[in-house]
Order: sequence, then C-alpha cells, then structure tokens
Amino acid sequence: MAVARKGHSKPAAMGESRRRQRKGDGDEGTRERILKAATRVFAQHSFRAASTRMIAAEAGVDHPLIHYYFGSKEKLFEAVTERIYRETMEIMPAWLHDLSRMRPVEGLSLFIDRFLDYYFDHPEAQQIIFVNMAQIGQLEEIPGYRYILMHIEGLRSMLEGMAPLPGRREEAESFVYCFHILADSFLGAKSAHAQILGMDPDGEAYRQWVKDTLLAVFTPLLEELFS
Amino acid sequence: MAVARKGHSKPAAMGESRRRQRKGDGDEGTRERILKAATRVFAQHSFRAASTRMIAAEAGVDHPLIHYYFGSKEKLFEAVTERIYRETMEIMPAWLHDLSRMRPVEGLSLFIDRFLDYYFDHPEAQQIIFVNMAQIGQLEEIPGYRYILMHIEGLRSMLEGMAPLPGRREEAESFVYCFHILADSFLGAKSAHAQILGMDPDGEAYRQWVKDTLLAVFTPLLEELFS
DNA sequence: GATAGTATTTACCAATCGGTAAAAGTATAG
DNA sequence: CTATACTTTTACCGATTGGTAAATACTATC
Repeated sequence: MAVARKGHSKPAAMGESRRRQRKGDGDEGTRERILKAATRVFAQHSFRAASTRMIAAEAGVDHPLIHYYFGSKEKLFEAVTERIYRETMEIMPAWLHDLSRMRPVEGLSLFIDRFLDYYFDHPEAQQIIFVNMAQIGQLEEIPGYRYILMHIEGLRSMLEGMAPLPGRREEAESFVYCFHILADSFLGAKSAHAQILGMDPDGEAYRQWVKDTLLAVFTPLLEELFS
Repeated sequence: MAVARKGHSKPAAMGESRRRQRKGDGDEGTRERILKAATRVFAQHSFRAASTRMIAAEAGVDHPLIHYYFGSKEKLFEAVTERIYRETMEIMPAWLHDLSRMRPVEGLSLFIDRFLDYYFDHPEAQQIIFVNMAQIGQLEEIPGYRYILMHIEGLRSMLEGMAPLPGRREEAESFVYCFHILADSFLGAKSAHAQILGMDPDGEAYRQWVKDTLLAVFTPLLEELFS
C-alpha cells in the first residue's frame, strides 16, 4: 500500500538519480520542466485564470505530478515568482555598471538598452507582474504576490540608489516609479501594444519603439532633475 | 409547452411593463441591473476569470436570466464594453473645453483634474481595460476587446487633436500614449499602487498622488514640446 | 375568467477546475 | 532475488464553469 504523505516529500535528496528517463528533451528533470512550463503559463494568465492542467500539458506531464512536486497551485506559483525575483535581483546591478560616470541622458539610454536586452530575453517576469497587478491589494491574498511586490520594490530601490538622483525628491521618485510602470506595460502587455501600433510584438521595430518612447518621455524629466 | 427560442427574444418591446417587481431597489429593470453588475464584475476580473454566476449573484438574480437577456457571456461583455465606450466618447470633449486658451502646463493640470474627476467616479472603464490588456492581441479573440481598442484609440486621437500639439510629432505621440497607459495603470490597478504607497485606493491622498505624479513626469516633456 | 406573451425559476448537462488515493512502474541497496 | 524508496499513471472526488430545456409565475388584453 502506498504511503499517504501529507504535503510532499523532497525529491531533491538521493543525489543524482533522476536524469535519464526523458525522450529527447535535453534531460531536465520533471520538476524543472514543470517549473519552466508554469513560468510560461503564469506569464500569459493570471494566477486565477491559469490552471494546473494547462501547466501540466505545457510541461508534457500528467497533472498529478504538479501536486507531487509542488503540493499545490499556490506553492507552484510561489516557486515561480520566487525564482524570478531571485534571478532579477542578481542581474540588476549589472544594469547600473559604469552608468554614474556618463552623462545622464547617455546613461539613461544605455540603461534602457540593458534593461530591454534582459526583458526581451526573459519576458515572463514583467508579464507575470502585469497580469496579476490588478489583483494585488485586493481582498484575495495569494502567496507569491509577495514576491511580485518585492520585485517592484527591488527595482524601485535599485533605481533610486542609482548613482546621482538629485533634484526634488518627489520628482525623482515619480521618475523611477513611472519608468517601471510604463516599462512593465510595454513588456508585460506587448502583444496589445504591438497590435495597436501595427507591429510584431517580438520584432526589432517594437523594441526600438519602446526605447524611443521611454527616452522621449523621460529625457526631459531627467534633464530637469540634473539642471 | 414552452417555446424553444434560439438566441433570445427582445424584451425591450412591450413599452412600459417591467418596472415594479423589485423590492426596494429603485426599480431599474432586470436587464439594467445585470448590465451594471456585469460592469462591476468585469472591472475586477478579466473576461476569462469572471463568471456568469458571479455576475448573477452581484445582480441578485438567477444566472439563467443572463442568457435570457444577453444570450451569452461574450455578448454581455460586448454590451458592457460598448456602453462604456459610448459614454466615454460622449464625455471626452468636455475634458478639453477651454484648454487651448490656457498656458500648456496649466492646461495639463486642469485636464488631469477633469480626467481624474471622471475616472474616480467611473473607475470601471480603466479597470476593464487594464485587466484585459494582457490578453489583447493574443490568439484568443474575444468580442468586446474591439471596444477596448476603440476606447484606447479614441482617447489617443482626441488627445492628439488637442488644440496645439506642436514639436516633433513622435514626441507628441509618445506624450499622449504614455499618459494614457500610465493613467490606465494608476486607475485600473489602483489597489496595487495604493498598497505599494501605503495609501487608501479610494482616498483623496491617492488621487493627489496620481495628479502630482502625472504632472511631475509630463510637465518637462510638455514644456519641451512648446519650447 | 380564459388567453397569450413575457419573465423567472428549477433542474439539469458536459466540461473543467484543484486536489487526492491508490495502483503501477522503476530504480537502487542489500 | 527481494525489499525499499522514488516516480508516474490511472481513476476518481466535489465544486464550479457556460449553457439549455422546461416548467412556472406574472401581467396585460380580450
């Protein structure tokens, strides 16, 4: 008779034993494949709208495996948001590298390039934030939203720690906050913006439009802050 | 035996016959109560995440009445978005009244006040746009998204027709588009922003923050456009 | 009061949801 | 080979989804 576990066991023990049973899939391990599939699905649908069956199908596994490895939809979502938060916090400092020795507008341009480089390669982060944004602060409290708030706050505090942010404090804060919110919309709802603009959401033209638009809006404010 | 209709009949005939059967509810008519309840529910949940049962409960009716009056969830959503689009298009010109004879920054300030006055009283419009934004342009095509796109486009073209929008055309377009996207986030996801800011989403402090923030970001750009 | 047309309620349907129990498969340790 | 632990699959549960059929309630007209 199978043992009835509560929660789930930690299959990460056992050293190196699960890494050969997959077809031609680059042997990732079931847990990792579920996590990656969940990241993709949660990037397209809010926590409520996403279903464990969709994630299982995306990962090519049977849906009970999700509960075997993660226990619940909530905990899977938490694992996804936690990883994204951690990875983003690791990469963020690189975006600021050498910016302080440049002139403000050039620094902003380079920052936007680095920022867009990363998020066009890892769109899920901004997408997950965007599709769940309307639910944050609402009555229904979902574990994992915590990491979304920390993500927003992390980006904000990093940008505010950005070398020189002089001028009136309130305007500097508006600069940082609005930059993030705008970028989150352009990257998290890119298919909508691209459709409105008549562009391919994954094409170079859209990327260039995002950069030009952010520069056009924030350059005057930046120059005012430094005047 | 009851007649099996396909679709649904048009209960709007019969002149004046349904307006007395409700308790103390201000006698609205069932159809109108469903439409208003649907507007509230669709403002909090995306089209997919909202359910006809939630709407029926919100309206205080049995859920088959939704299909009796509107035929399907899609058509109900379409009715909601169509009305919001129509009402917004009607009110928009008033936001621009007398703005052209003012100095740009003062005009922007007054415009923001009128804009926020309306959307703090009618938050559903921006909320519905926001919670469905990520799905627009995606594969799944939902009737009613059309009105959302028309809403965005209408606001954009109205603002661009705003008396003088001089300067480089691209920057003027960035101004208008980003203003709308930012405002949509501040109003459509106000509970999230308010939580991040530690404010009450329906309080005067948050409204003031929105105005100050929009002014801080767009005043320098506006002045540059007019220089 | 009978009739006809509208409005509402009751009872259902198949599909899908998150989640669970238990059997079946698979590998390793002794 | 056997015992054991881990992994995967099968089969289910109750709840909810959008939607429908049919019965009932209501109201105005004749």
